[in-house]
Amino acid sequence: MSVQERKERERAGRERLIVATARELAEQQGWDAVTTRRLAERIEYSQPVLYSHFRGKREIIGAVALEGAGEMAAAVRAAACSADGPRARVTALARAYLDFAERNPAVYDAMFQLDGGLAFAKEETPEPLKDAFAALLESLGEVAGDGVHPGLFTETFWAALHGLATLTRARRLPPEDTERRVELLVDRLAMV
Amino acid sequence: MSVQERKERERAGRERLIVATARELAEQQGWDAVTTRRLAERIEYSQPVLYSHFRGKREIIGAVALEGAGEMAAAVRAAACSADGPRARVTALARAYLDFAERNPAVYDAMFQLDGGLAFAKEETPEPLKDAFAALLESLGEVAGDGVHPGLFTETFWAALHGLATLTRARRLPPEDTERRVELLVDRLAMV
DNA sequence: CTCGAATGTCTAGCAGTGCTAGAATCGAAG
DNA sequence: CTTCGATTCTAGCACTGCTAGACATTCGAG
Repeated sequence: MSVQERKERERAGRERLIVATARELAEQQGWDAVTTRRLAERIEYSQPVLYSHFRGKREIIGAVALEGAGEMAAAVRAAACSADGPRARVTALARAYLDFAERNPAVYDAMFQLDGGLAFAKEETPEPLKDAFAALLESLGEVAGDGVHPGLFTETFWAALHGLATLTRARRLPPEDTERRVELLVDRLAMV
Repeated sequence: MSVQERKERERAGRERLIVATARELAEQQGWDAVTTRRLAERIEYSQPVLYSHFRGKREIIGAVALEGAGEMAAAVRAAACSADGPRARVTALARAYLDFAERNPAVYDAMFQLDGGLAFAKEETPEPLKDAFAALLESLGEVAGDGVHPGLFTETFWAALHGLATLTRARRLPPEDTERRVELLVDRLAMV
């Protein structure tokens, strides 16, 4: 059955190629530029091939989102790990989060802005998404303060970061003072 | 020159009709359903008429955003006005903001999520947008705390609210605990 | 080695999008 | 009543996501 295995591998490889190409194209020219035709052309197949891997464009966005969630979790954990003490950890986490959003705007959009057909905050939520939230919880839970549920605190802190990330990138907030806003957020929200 | 004046009036009326219809359609079925054809059909004109009023769909979104900004400013001021003391004012403001976002999702999107071709946080920013921020600043500035710039504090608080609003509506956050998240935010961020 | 079947891929097309050139129509002034 | 300019519409472009059905390629049985 080695033949089937080979085909299986090739198929999986092509699927990765689709996701990687979609992500690349989205980062280069925005998600609007990721059309099925352009994507098909870049992977050097015809459009219908995309639909033999994914139900549609939405699912491709979802796949990029999952990939991004894994990376974000890793980035957040790395930042938290490299800092000493709860306070420094939270600051590092916040910076890492915003940095990720700024460096991977298309991936960030796929995760939190666009509809990738994924379930959030539920049981059927895909593992990478749960894990990304868990990565935040690990560092933020310990500074929630007395009588405040760690999960609730994490959600709130996350929402604040998300607001900063999106409003800044949408040019609703001037980018210069980002660092000061982060400091304010950490100062006030985290119970050192 | 009464003829020209009448035409002028009719034109202005039709423009308001376009904006109102676009808003209505967006609230009913989402912005994706607001196509130039559907919009034209609803106002009982052909599509090119839209382009004699607006450069394109983007500008229509922008017009809805401006309309919404005025209403949001009013809602925020009304809430702040009906509360006694800085602390209660901030809580009322936060609730009013999230309430506006929840009740007018399409308008909220037009303001902060979509591209309406408007400038933000600049000199050429349209008056209604400046005023909406000013409405926030009026109540939030007084609880910024010592040594914290009121504008910066307002931006940060606003970003947190925006994060809650968008993540909740995009089903990234479970809607049940919104009230508790708001309390946490006000408790920690506002220097009573 | 040949040949039917199954798998995989592509061509061509649908109904929809935002937007616009040029034809048709309307209304006001002479 | 006619003329002419402003207004509105018809028809069309190039694009979108998506899919049916034709085509090619590869596989396994004889």
